[in-house]
Amino acid sequence: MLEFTEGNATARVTLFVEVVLPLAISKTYTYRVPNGWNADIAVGKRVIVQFGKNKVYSAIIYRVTDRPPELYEAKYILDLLDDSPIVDDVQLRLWDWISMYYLCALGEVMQAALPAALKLASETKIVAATGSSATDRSALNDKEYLILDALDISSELKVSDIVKLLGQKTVFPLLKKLFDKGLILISEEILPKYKPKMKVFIGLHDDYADDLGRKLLLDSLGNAPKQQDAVLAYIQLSRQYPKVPKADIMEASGCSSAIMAALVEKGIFTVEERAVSRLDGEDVEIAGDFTFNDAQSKAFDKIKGQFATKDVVLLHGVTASGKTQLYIRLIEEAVANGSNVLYLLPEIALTTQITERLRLHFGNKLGVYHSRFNDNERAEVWHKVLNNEYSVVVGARSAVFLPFRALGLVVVDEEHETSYKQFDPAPRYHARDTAIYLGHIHGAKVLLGSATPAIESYYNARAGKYGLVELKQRFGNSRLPEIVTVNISEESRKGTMLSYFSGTLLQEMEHALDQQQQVILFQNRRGHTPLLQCKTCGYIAKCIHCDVSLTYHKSSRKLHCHYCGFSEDPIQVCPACGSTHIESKGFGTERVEEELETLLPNARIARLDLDSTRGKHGFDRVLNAFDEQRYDILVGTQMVAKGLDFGKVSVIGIINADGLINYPDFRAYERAFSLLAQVSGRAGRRNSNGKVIVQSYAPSHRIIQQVIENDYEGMFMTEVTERKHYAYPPFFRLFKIDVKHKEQQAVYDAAQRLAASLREGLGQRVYGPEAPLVGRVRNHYIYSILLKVERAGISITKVKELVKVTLLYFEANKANKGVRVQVDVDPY
DNA sequence: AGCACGCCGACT
DNA sequence: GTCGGCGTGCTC
Repeated sequence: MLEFTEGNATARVTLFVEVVLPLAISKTYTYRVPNGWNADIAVGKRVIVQFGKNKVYSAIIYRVTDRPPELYEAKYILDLLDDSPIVDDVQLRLWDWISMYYLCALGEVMQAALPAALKLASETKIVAATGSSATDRSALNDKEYLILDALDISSELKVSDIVKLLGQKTVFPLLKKLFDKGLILISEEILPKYKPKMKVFIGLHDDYADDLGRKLLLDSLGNAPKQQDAVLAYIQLSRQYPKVPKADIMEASGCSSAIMAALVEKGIFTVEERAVSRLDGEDVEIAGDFTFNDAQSKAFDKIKGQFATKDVVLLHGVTASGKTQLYIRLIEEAVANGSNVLYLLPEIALTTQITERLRLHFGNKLGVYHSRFNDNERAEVWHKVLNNEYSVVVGARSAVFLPFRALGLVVVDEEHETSYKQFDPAPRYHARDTAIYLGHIHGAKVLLGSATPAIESYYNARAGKYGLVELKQRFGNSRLPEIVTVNISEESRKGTMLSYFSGTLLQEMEHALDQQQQVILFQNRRGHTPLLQCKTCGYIAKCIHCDVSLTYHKSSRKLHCHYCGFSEDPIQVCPACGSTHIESKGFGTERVEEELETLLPNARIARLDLDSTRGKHGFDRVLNAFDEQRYDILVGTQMVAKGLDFGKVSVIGIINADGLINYPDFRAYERAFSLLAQVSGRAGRRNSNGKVIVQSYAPSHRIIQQVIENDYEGMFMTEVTERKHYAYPPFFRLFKIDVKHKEQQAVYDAAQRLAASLREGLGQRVYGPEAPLVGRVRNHYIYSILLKVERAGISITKVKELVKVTLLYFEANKANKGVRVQVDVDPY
């Protein structure tokens, strides 16, 4: 370790800092510390640095050294923003891990980790140089004149303002010319965005502290009734709060701010401005007790037992078994031991309910953090976590980045939820896996909880990597809705099927509608017809890129590829044999909707799938309309499970469960099953007479029936794994690589070589590549290269190393000139 | 991520 | 002949 204390010999050393810039650059950059700043420099503090020609960023100090860089002259740090570090060593280790594991730049992790308010906004400002006179301007062209004219009116302009002013994009050369001529100054202004919310509190002067003093005071204000009212309001309110907000007094007494000011002037009221929380419900009483039932007590002891030897425990507890109470007890214990606790939830919508419940137990020691909060609020939570003011933090995905001081426990609720994975901007991290690593560096225990564990977690638990605790007994009287299985084959024989609906389902739906109740129908396919086949020669309309069948969409009257987005006009004539006998096979949500319209003409039907929810708030709009009962029936894909609880739903129909259990992708199957559990769990919780109707064909019908009879949650997966009902190797890892290139052939070559290289390291367990076209930007084609790797026995670290090595090889080999590869490795 | 430099085609 | 598009490379 280096010593940088002032006063001894080392104080004279010139320090250099490596910083992380909030950009997608893989390197760190080294800057020079100005003289005399050494004592204030520390890892995790923010500095302002110039990067490139005229850009200024706030960066995080990543490392401190006294070795000057050899190959270049380091620029100076422009400013130091923090008195104490805003991220600690543990976090930087987490950032390192994320950038390694998810193959992204450290700066991208920083972008995701820090709330925007802590990242500072840099805005280039243009001001007129002093002393530039009118005579200087005669030699200028129109544009230059325009800029200076505008600067006369408003003292400073942003670069973006000048872009608007001139109506052209490239203003930098122009500004540079003006700058060189000494007519303008380009200044970089850093504006800290985070401002704590201030509130004015009123106190009473010490002279009036006791009852006598107050009486005298009130008497003395006899000829100022309004002021008297204000003082009375203060006395009243001060019984409730130690400090009384000014606004509350004004509201209670109906006084204006002039009257308040008069009282302050007289020295009766004292004023104090304090930073207050922007978050509500800070002062809630800690209450709400409960006792465990037998099953819960056992599970609780078992979890603690498992934690003795394992860092991660999977709690597999059926719906309504009281998992939350187990979490609360565990959290209480951890807090009692002086630890921080992180409680992760997959969705913001769920935080409110759980927060209410946890607030009863932890009061204002509970923090909430998610992306719907604005910057100020997020920065505030960040600072409070940093100052260790919260014992427990409830949050969505991004909460794993908070600067915990002494993390002792992480609870990942609904750990199977796919929304824990961030997809679009890098870092493409999975919050559950990141939380496990976070727990690891903190030496904290991690509890994963779910009624329907993710396949990989379940596998890890059964393989002994995680502990496994099961909680099968339901809590109290809560029960699941009645589940009715319908054998479609049988009903077909009897002739009671009407279109895709069994007599049983139709009856239940009609009954529900009669009672002003609602219905949800689940169909795991979007579009109208998923397969068009020539009856004469067997030709199937397929995507020209992806080799998957094209789905007919009624709404667009086109055939669509659900894989890459390709679309074309529907075929009327078979391109292979010229026959006009084109057969429609299968059905999607659009078709279900269409059939319903004829079967139940009076019902109001809404559709919830990727197509009906296009647009900004499409999803919420459909769900809200359904919740407000503007529709009777909701037909949808797995999206329907993402909705909130609907009080009026009494019937849930799974139109065809075969599609779920025979699905060739194990994860899709698992997801669909979990959906069944969730949807029915919801119906049961809110509507005790709810019914779930599961339709399926004869062979799978028996399995479905059996599983449901055996308390279906989570069991299905075990059943299938053990019975080898499933024809494919069960575990896969998936690689998705975006490649930009003008020439399509080079992309295939790149994919082939990547696959070949992986195969070299992993044997024949690499399948692919498939390289469907996923989009086009100008003359760039963007492909997604998919490689499936059989999961068993391969460590993800090894796979990633290989991918990295291969990519380096690409970069080094200029035969691939122009191929840009972006990698997203999924840790499944 | 920006931004500059440099190379090509299409215009006053 | 110059303007401006895009490909490429660099930023401490």
